[in-house]
Amino acid sequence: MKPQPSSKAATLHDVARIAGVSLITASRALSKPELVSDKTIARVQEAVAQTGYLPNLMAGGLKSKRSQMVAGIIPALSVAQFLPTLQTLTETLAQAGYQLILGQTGYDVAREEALINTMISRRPDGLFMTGLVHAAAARARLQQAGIPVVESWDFSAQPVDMLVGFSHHDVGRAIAAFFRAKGWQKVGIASANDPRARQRCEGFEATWGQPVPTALVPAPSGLARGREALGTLLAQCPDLQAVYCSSDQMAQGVLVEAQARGLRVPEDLALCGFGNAEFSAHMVPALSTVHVDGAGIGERAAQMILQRCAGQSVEQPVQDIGFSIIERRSTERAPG
Amino acid sequence: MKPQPSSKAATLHDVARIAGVSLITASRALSKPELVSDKTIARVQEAVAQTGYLPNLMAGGLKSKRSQMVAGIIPALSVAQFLPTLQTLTETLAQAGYQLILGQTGYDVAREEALINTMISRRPDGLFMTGLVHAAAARARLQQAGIPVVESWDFSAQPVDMLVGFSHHDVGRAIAAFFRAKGWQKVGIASANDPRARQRCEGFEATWGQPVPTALVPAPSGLARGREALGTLLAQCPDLQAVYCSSDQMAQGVLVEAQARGLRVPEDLALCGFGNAEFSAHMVPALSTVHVDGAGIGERAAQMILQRCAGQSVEQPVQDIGFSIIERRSTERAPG
DNA sequence: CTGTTAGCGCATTCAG
DNA sequence: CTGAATGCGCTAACAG
Repeated sequence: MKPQPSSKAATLHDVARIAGVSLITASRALSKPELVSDKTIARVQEAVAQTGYLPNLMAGGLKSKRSQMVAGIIPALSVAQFLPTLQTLTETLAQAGYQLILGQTGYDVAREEALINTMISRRPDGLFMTGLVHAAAARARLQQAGIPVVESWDFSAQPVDMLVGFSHHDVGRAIAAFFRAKGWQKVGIASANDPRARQRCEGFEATWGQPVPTALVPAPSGLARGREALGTLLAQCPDLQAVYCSSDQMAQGVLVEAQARGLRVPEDLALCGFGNAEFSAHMVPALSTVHVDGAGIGERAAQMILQRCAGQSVEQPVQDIGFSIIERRSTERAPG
Repeated sequence: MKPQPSSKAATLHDVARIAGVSLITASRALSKPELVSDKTIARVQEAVAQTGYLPNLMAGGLKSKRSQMVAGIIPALSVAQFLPTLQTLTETLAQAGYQLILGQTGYDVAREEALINTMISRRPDGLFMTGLVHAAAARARLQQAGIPVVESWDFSAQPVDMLVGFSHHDVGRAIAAFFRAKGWQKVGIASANDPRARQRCEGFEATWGQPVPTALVPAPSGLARGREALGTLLAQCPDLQAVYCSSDQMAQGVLVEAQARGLRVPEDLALCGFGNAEFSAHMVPALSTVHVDGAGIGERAAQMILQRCAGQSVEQPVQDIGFSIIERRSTERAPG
């Protein structure tokens, strides 16, 4: 009934003393109960309840070399694209008793490198990256640190360690092929200016075979940037028939701007986004887009890291998770 | 030129040996250089570069009782509302050398409590909560842990420690007063079913003075839920004049559904959201909404935690950051 | 099943 | 300005 004996946090030492057992027995009763008799476990748990003991994971980790933390590095929290991945990653790791430490690079390679060093200083049991590790020094550090690393949302022939992603270049090519199959001649690109979005642009142009009018806007791209971008594109090419947008949020903006200018979608202008956001299927017209299983990336990455932490090897350390074009109303008939 | 002498990570011990100084001198050269001669610092840094040494923050933290980590607890990463707060919090803390450990409650009080215990086990130097701490046991634990705690995005007369937020009840009242001043009679609510959104509903009804048709949808609310909710509301009240939505994302859905049904906004139906999302000002019509300085919450929370960590006291440990209704086109004239 | 011994890597006393 | 000793809280080895 009375509160904790002192103002300081109880240690395992206190628990052991109150339970009348040795330190290590108390430790085992809590973390490896199968090695301890039920009676002892009960007494230890009684002492834990009495003292309000919570283990100090820093101390445990120092000795056991397992921090039960995973570092997660993203460009910025405001990039909606990665949220399902991060949410699933965090949840799956949490179920296994691991927490995520978050770091944001702001798409800056120098910050990415500094962040990786900071993270390694915490001795995480694994590291998750959205995108690839860009700095060579950071790659070397990670390899030397010997922890499981998952790069994601991109593809590389030489990953640092493991990878779950797909080729953005291929996405661009697929969209261009899709546009071409529709018979459209005058097409444009409204894209954020981040490395992966640029790869999609390059893929698009590679398949398209000639330069494509492109409006590049700063990342992260949103509705406002989409409106702006359509303005830019129409100034370059007034008889535009179709636009590929580097995010569904941006496509929403292009749609709004089109409607504001009296252009009908898809009759006058067709639209394809990227990301298959929650809202895309419910827009009017419903938005054609590229689906990527973001939650799946988070889930697989978590599993890969957890397997490695459990000492198992991962069968497929490099997974191409693919993508698919989802055709909806916004590209339903060839305009013009 | 040759790589690290062994496959194991270098320790400060190695650095000290190579630099030809004692352990503690190497430690000071890195963390308190003002106490060490420049010559010694240079030699230590040389050794650091040579070994690729990265400090082990777990070990340092164990001794110094400072983990340089802050725990951040949110309902779910997918709640867009909190992203600016989290982004600013993470950045501001990172500038001061602190990292955020993330935990998601899923709006579940039991998970919240378990999560707080897990977090305390990591001995964070501070804890940030979106919302209030609900479980009494968790409040007690946090108070006993003695770390700075900031609750946010809500208001309470008895915060655990510090708080940056505002009254959701007052938001609801303000919107109801705003709607009343417009002269509208038939109004409805499209709201997510989370605790804070419900408080806004209650505030709205309290000021409105009579029951208000309400469509509650599961949190987090998005565009699809908004469409669904407007359907529900129109079924109850076909001559609806105005709708308050618990998020701008949901308001987007209500707008889409209204347009799909041939209702003009605001001529036939006025709309007010909550959150002042990045896109709201750029919709057509521009969306009236409630602005809350989410980034400001993150910034202030970080400052409060950092001040406490620096041993200073915080002048205003409880800050009402307020809110403001932003009138845009979607509520511009009284319909009907 | 339980206990003893010995550190994990570093920073905080105290001394010079 | 530099150093030697001590221990943060816990767990991996080994013993019994």
